[in-house]
Amino acid sequence: MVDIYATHPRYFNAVDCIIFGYDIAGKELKLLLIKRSFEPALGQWSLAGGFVQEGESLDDAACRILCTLTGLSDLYLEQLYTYGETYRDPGARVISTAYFALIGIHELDPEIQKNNGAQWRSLSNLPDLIFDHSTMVDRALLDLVETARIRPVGFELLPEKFTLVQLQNLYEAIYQKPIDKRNFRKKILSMNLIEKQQDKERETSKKGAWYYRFNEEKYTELARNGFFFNLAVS
Amino acid sequence: MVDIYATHPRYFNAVDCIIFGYDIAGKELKLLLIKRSFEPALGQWSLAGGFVQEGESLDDAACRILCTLTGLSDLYLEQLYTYGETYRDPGARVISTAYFALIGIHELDPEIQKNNGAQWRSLSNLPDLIFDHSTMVDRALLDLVETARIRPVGFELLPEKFTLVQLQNLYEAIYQKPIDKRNFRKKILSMNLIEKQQDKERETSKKGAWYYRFNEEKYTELARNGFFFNLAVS
DNA sequence: CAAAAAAGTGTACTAATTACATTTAAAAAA
DNA sequence: TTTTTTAAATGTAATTAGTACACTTTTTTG
Repeated sequence: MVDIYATHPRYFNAVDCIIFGYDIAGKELKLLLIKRSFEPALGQWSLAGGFVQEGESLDDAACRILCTLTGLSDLYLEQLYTYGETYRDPGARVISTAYFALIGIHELDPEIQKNNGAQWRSLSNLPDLIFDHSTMVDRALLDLVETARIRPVGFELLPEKFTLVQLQNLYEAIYQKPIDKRNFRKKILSMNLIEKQQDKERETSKKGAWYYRFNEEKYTELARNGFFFNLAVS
Repeated sequence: MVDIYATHPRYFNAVDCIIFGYDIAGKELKLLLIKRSFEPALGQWSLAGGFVQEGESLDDAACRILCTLTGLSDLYLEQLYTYGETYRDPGARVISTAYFALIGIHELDPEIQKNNGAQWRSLSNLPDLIFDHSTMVDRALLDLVETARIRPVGFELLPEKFTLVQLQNLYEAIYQKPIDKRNFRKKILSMNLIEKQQDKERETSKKGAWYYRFNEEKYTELARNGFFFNLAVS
């Protein structure tokens, strides 16, 4: 019997993470980028990435890279797309699978960031990235807009307790357009997915704004019964 | 300088195609499957797949496999997901990228099918598939439902000229639920994407049904101006 | 010429979306 | 203590989109 495998070439496989965060004060989306400390492309900016190791699945690799960089686990992480152009990495043929992560900036230890050469960069002012990483970011952005509309992933970018104003600002940052305040509130509240807390956020306003909390169990329950999250707004 | 690549393992990379077709007469979706003529899993059913060759991108590989099998080019083909579990293929570590293809069954030469051990199989009655291919099919099906709703890909599964009844049957097959005839027609016609032809289809009815044709240029034009295809129906 | 079979058609009702301006609460300043 | 300032909170009317629903037309066949 012939070994059908042996006759075929093998390639390096990598994983790259597009890590989104949201700056509540600045009301803008951010990307966690790495200043490379190794060749090729030393000193240039790139996504957080790495090679898939022996005995490690693609998902495992993405998790490992994300955890190593952030020190966090249980983050929102989802496979996005696999980039397999032959010369996308000039150093060797590397097939890279991009993953899409959402994390709350506030959760991230600034120490760990520094140690890894990681930095939050505004989406509106990104540096050039190595290889095809800018393409990856473009695709991730399109995906973020779509996903945020049809699934309640926005909450991954906010602290557990957030105000309606903060939530609206986040969606305005994602959609890149203003949203009518009353319509937004009417819609999100009518879904019964977020619950008003007893306390208020008092940093940004004298009056203070009520905190809300996303009830994930409720969402799971509703989704099981045919509910579709949809936050398409004017 | 150290070669950072050399220290990492390499893997086989493959491509698998989930090829959907639509049987107009039987009003059901079909999958093009292969009866394997080689080890491992000789004699079992699988998706059309193959290894990514030297100097060939992932997209190229998917195209090649699809073209070889069908003798057709310019088909609807889109990357779906990459499967990277360590032991998904018992013979070796193979990372496989699944692609999603739509073709009109009528376009396919039955000769070529036979030569490749390919067969159209009803979605409602699929055989067991090797490895994780059933998982791939499940994901592709979910994707098909979603994509068909928000993009005009249904037409890829029909001949150039089709009747409104055929189009509705197709959507009923995709959504797996009945659609109101008048509402469906009102909606699809109001988009101004399909154009009534001068002739009728006369096989299935005494009265005959008007042929329509999808105008792709018109869709591109409208989409550029902010139009969103959406065929969500009761 | 009557029956059968499938294609084609319109309207009234309900739900969802949109546009839009004032009041409330609390702190800070006068 | 009163006034000013700042941001949060709130409701309604008009429009648009979605849904439910049944009969007529055309043509072939018996």
